[in-house]
Formats: sequence, structure tokens, C-alpha cells
Amino acid sequence: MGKEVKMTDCHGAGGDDDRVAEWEAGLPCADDLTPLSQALIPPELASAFSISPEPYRTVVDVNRASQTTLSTLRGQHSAKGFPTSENFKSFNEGRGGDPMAVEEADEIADRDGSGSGSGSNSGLRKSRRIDCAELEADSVLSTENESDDPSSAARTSKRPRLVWTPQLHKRFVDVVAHLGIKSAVPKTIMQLMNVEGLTRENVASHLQKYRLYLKRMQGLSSEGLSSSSDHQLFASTPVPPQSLNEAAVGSSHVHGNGHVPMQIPMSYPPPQMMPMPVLGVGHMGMPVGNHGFEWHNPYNMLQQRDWSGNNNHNYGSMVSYPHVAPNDK
DNA sequence: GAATCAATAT
DNA sequence: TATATTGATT
Repeated sequence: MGKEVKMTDCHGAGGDDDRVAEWEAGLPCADDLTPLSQALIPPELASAFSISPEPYRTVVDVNRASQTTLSTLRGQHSAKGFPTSENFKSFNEGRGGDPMAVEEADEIADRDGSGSGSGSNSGLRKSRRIDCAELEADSVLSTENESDDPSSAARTSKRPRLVWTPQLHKRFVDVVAHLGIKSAVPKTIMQLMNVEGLTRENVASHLQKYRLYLKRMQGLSSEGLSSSSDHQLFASTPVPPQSLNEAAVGSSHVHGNGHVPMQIPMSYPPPQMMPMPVLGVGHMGMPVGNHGFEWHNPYNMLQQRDWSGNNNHNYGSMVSYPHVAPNDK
């Protein structure tokens, strides 16, 4: 923090300088920030939850970490590839090598230039979940007492209910849209989403609901009636009228690319920093970084229509699983 | 046997 | 209501 790290390479466009400056102006100054050396969790609390304190980080450590991150980002930037299932690896990054740290990192997009009013949607800002990975206590869920052995907990205890946050859902929708209805089956979706801890069952369940939603929308679209409840989550979805048919027809390979409707620049790389994703799945030998996800190809975005309209500006984000076990099956 | 999907349960 | 689990089916 001593040094401002500019991640200019994330935003291709030049001329953002003003905005950057504006943005920077809003940042807290060094004095306002919690010193790195200060533990975020009071010792009592830590001991109460039997949290082993992380070693203190020095500025040097942090700098090193950001260097690593930057170089990782750069490396990947040039190594963008095709969105094959292999390339999509890793959407989630771990948090300090703690496999249970899958956490949600919204907030990030809070202040995207727009006036404070509209940006933060209907005031329903999902108050942040637990802040520190460690704090995500078992108490949040009715997860029973998990013995302090994480590995056993992984296989022994049932995983807590997954919450499909808008971010997660968005990723889901991205993947489904990308696959086309035809190949959007739970397993594939799960793989492409590459969210740690996400199971095929999770996806299947959500997919079922999503399909129901799409079906309803299809039926209702002409009637001009649109119910409201689902919209909270689903309204942001492309409602791919084509992807339903076109993809189903199967004439086109991956997606009917007839015309690319519109491309919404989405900067996926979540602004987090962690040298290495935790990814237990190392296969492929791919240097999976945080954004293997390059939805930038023209066809990736096919039926994206109005997403940007709603509140989903949150980019990096993950499952809000209080607890995630290493995914691998 | 694994995966999908719809139905059903929590 | 949202998500998980089950069971028939492929």
C-alpha cells in the first residue's frame, strides 16, 4: 500500500485517467488504513474460535505478493486463449491457500462512477458476509460441530447450503449462455464455472430452476406478463430465446454466431490478489491464474442483452459457502 | 456406473 | 422460496 499499484492493463481504454484520478481521490489515505501488522481478529476471538493466527505480513511480503499477482496477471493477459473448457480454469481464487476461504468479494464494484443512488440498487445491498476467511464460523450455518480437522470435515459433514448470490448466478448464466442450452448440463456447467466447492448437484438444482424460469419467460414473454419474484435473480439473465432454440437445433457448432448482438466488456479478472489459486485441480499443467476466463471472444457473449442494466457489476466473486471443501471428486 | 432430469423433500 | 435429495431414465 505504500506504493500505489496501478493495474492499468486491466482496462484497455486509455483516457480513463480522469476517472482513475477521481477514483484514487476517494481512496483512504495510508493513515486511514489498518496497519498491516495489526491482526484483524482480536486474540480472544481468535482463540475462541481456535483460529490459528496468520503470520504477520510485512510490507515486503505484501509487495512481493502483489508483484507475483501482477506478473501472473500479465502472463495471463498475453496468454489469452480460447474458452475451451480447459482454458477456463479457475474462476475462483483461493485466499491464502485456505481452501475454505471461498468468499464473496462484491462491494468492489460499488462505486462505479455512477451516482451513489442508482448504483447501489434498491438499497438491498447484501450486507457483506463474513469478512475474514477465518471468521466464517461454523455458526453461520447449522453446520454441526466440525472437528477442527478440515479434511475430515470435508468428507464427513454435509456441506452447507449453497447460496446463489447474484455473482455466482451470473457466472452460471455466463456459462450457460456460452454453452448454449444444448450442452449446458450440470457437469459441464460446473466445470466451466470452476467454482471451488460447487457440486454438480448444486448446479443441477439451480439449472432446473433456471430452466423453469426460462420456460416461463418464454411462455410469458408474449403475454407481456412478467411476474416479479424471480426477477430479483433472474431478470439479469439473457433469457436466451435463441439459445433455447438455436442451440437446440444444433446446427451451429458451439453457438449460432450469426450475428453478434452486442459485446459487453466485462472485466472478469477479479481484483483480488493472491499469487496462486488454491485449485486442487492442477491437472493440465495449465498455469491457471485467476482469469483463465476470457469471455472476450465475440461469441462468448452471445445473447447478452441487458445485464449491465442491473446491479450485477460485481466481478470477482465466489460462492458464498461458509465452508467449502476441496471440490475435487 | 455415471449423468441428466423431474419430482419431491427440507 | 431456495436449495437439496431422490428416483426413474438414459
